[in-house]
Amino acid sequence: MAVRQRDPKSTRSALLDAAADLFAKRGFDGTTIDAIAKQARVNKAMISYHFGGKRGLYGALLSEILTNMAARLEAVRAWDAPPEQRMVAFIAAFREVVRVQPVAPQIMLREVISGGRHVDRKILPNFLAIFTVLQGILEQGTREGKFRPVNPVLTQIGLVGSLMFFFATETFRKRIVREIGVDAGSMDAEDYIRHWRDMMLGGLAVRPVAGFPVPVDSGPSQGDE
Amino acid sequence: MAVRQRDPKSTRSALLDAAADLFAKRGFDGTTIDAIAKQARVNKAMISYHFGGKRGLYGALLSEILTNMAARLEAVRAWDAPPEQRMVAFIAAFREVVRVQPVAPQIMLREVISGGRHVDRKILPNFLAIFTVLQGILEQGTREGKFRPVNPVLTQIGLVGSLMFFFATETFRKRIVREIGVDAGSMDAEDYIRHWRDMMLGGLAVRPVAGFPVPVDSGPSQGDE
DNA sequence: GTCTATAGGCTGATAGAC
DNA sequence: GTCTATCAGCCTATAGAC
Repeated sequence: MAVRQRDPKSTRSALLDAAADLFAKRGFDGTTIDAIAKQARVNKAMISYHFGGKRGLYGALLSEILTNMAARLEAVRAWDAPPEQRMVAFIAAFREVVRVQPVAPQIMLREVISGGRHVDRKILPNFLAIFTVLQGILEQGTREGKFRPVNPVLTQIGLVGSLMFFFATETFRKRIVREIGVDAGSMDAEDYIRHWRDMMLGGLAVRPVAGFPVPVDSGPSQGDE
Repeated sequence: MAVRQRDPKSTRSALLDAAADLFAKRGFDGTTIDAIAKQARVNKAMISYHFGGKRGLYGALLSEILTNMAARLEAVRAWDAPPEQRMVAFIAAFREVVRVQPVAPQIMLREVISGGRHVDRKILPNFLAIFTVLQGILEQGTREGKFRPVNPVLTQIGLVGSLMFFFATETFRKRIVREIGVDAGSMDAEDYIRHWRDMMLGGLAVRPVAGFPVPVDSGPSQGDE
């Protein structure tokens, strides 16, 4: 039993790792400091010592995730390139963040659903960066005549939403495949990224496309209620 | 003080309403039965009496939401129409559910992030219906040559994800507008629906479009890490 | 920096009167 | 069906020894 002692640095990071995993799976309120400490193989009093309590630990984790993502996206913002390529780079950057921190989408989604209750004013701009970068790319594309004129805010919300949703729901999708036994075909992350890259570029293409006359709604008859 | 008494039916529905609101905002673990009872103006012992406890109340709510959504989508599934129109109807049906139950996206998203921990086997198929209906529409479109051949599962995940995200994050988006003061332009639900209808139809249009040579990735230089 | 022991508050549930 | 009173369990946090 050689591996018994810890250096202080690893205590901090062990706690952050365990917290990331558990907060992602069960949310802030569903996670106990006991569970975190146990999973980190650390005494639970260490949470207060190093982070000032459960809330402090969560804040440190959230800040780390948002800072990391904002940094990656900043590179895309600063990149001087055609809008199509910058959009592809945006998607790739998002994917890269998830590769490094697989729990990021769950935690960010939970946070955003809760109205950003734990998001400190100081890191709110980092959160916003996720959206403004893409917005700038869309505006560039429209300005340069490469994209049809679209509402950049609505576009941005949808793309970020679909990306977050995919990565945040992996566990549930696996459960469905397991329990229902539907073969869902490929749900590989790289395929998903490529697929939505193409969908976005197609959806943003300057009209008229080969495609559709904008269809009339109506829909199936269904009694109001 | 005439309005003091209740009939039993209204106690049940008052509890369901309060539970919907609070579970949506704060999640299952973040909501106390005290808070629910107080908001419903009902004695908290009634939760055990009518629903067998907190978990039972949540289950009843979740079941109600999923049943409602599955019913609406079933009409779209059964509708015999061209795939473009059926997809538009799918989106409209989703929007209609949200109009009737604005909390549905938050609750469903939370559930799905948690891996479906509270989703009973009995209602799991209802959950799945949300995805299979769209999948059928996409397959129809590809079969009929109206859509380009796409992976229906990936397409479906992205569309449902972007819809859920939009409606589940309204509170947070409003906070950002308020605190940062960015004028986000129109974030109206009907605009969003129309926008993504067009994006989907464009993204699914049979190639080649006017548009892009599929761009090469690369992206901005950024040190690995 | 780490651990043990314990305080003190809150939570979900229910027994029993009406 | 409804309400009051109550309880046992769990949770976060920390004082104090090492």
